[in-house]
Amino acid sequence: MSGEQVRTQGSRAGEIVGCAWDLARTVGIAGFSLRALAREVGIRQPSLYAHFESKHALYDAMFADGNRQLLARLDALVLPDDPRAALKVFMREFVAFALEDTARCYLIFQRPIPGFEPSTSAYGHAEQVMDRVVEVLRVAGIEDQDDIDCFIAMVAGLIHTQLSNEPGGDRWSRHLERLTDLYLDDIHRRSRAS
Amino acid sequence: MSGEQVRTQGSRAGEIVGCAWDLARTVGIAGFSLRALAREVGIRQPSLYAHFESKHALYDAMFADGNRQLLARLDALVLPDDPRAALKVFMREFVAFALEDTARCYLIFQRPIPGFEPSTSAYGHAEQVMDRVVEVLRVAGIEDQDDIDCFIAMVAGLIHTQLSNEPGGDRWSRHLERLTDLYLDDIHRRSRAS
DNA sequence: GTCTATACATCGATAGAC
DNA sequence: GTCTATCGATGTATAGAC
Repeated sequence: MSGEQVRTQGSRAGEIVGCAWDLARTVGIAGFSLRALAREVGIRQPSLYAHFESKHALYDAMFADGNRQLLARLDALVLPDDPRAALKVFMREFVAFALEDTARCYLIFQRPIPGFEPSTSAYGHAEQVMDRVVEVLRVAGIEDQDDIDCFIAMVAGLIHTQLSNEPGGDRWSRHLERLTDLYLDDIHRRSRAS
Repeated sequence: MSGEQVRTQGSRAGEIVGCAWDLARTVGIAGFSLRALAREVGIRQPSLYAHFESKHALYDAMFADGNRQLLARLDALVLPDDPRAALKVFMREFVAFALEDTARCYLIFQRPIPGFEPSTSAYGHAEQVMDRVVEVLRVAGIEDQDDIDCFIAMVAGLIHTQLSNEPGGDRWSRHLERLTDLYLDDIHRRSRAS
C-alpha cells in the first residue's frame, strides 16, 4: 500500500501537487509560478525545493498523478458484458475525465510545457492507461492498428474541439456514442466482407 | 488591392510578423520574447512598439495573418466536380496546412496564449475560413449541424493526434480520405433510410 | 523542512532624445 | 521610426541559519 511512488496521498509533496492542480485550473498549466504555488500551500517559495528539485520535477509528479487519477477512475468502472456497451461506458468516463479539467488534460495528453518530457517512471503510468484503452477496444473488435489509431483520433477530436470551442459544454462530446457505433459498424461490415 | 488590413506584405509590420512566425516555429508560439523578435528583425526591442502597441496586438496580427494564409491556400485550389472528391482535396489541403507549422496551428485553432482573444477584425478572417469549410461540406451532403460538428471534430482529431504524437509524420493524418468516406457513406445511408 | 535573504536572468513596457 | 536607458515585476534557483 505504501510504495515509493505513492507520494500523492498524505505527504507534503502530495499536498503540493494538489495545490498545483488547483492553481493550474485557474491560470493554466504553464501559467502558475512557484511563488504563487508556495503561497497556496502556505509556505515560502524556496521551501518547495525541499520536495521537488525543479519545476520540471513538479510537472513530472503532476503528470504521474494525473495518469494515476485517470487509471483509478477507469479501473473503478463496472463494465457491461456486451463489448460495445462496455466500450461506450469506458470511453464516456475517459472523455468525462478529460473534459472536467482543461489544464490536467493538456498536461497529460498534450505536453504543452516547453522542454518538459515525462520521466520513464511517470511515463509508465501513461502506458498503463493506454493498455486499458487498447484492451477494451480489442474486446469490442477494434484490433487492427489503423482502426485503433482512427478511433483514438476520433475521441481526441471530440475532446479537443469541445475544450477549445466550448469548455463546459457538450456540443461535440455528446456525439461519442453515435460515432462509436459508426466506427464499430464499419469494422464489422468490413470483417464480414472479407 | 491595398486595403487597411493588408499590412502583411511589404510593410515593416508585415516583416515583423514574418519574423515572429520564424521564431515561433523554433521556440513555440508562447515561447518567444520581444527581445528575441527584435533581434531577428534587426532592430531594438522598444522599436517594436512603433508597430504594435503590445505583444497581444502582435499575436492578433499573427492570428489574422495565419488565417489569411489559410484562406489563400484554400481559395487557390481547383476542386474536382465530384463533391466527394472535392471535399477530400479541400480537407487534404486544410490538414496539410495545419501540419506544416505546429505553432501556427496552435495559435489559429487553439488559442494557447493566456489572456489573448482575437479582435473582431482578426476573427473575421477565421470566420471566412469556416465559411469555406461549411460550403464544401454542404455541397458534399453534410448539412445537418450535428454532422458538420462530427466531421470537423474528426479532422481536428487527426491533426491534433498527429501533431502531439508524431509531428512530421502521417500515421494519423493519412486516414483522412478513408474517414471522409466513412462519414459520407453514413450520412447517405441515413438519408436513404428516412 | 522551513525560514530569510538574495542572486541572476528575463520579461513586457515606458520615457524621452534624435 | 529608431535609438539608449531604465523601470518594475516576475521567474527559477541557491546559500546558509535555525
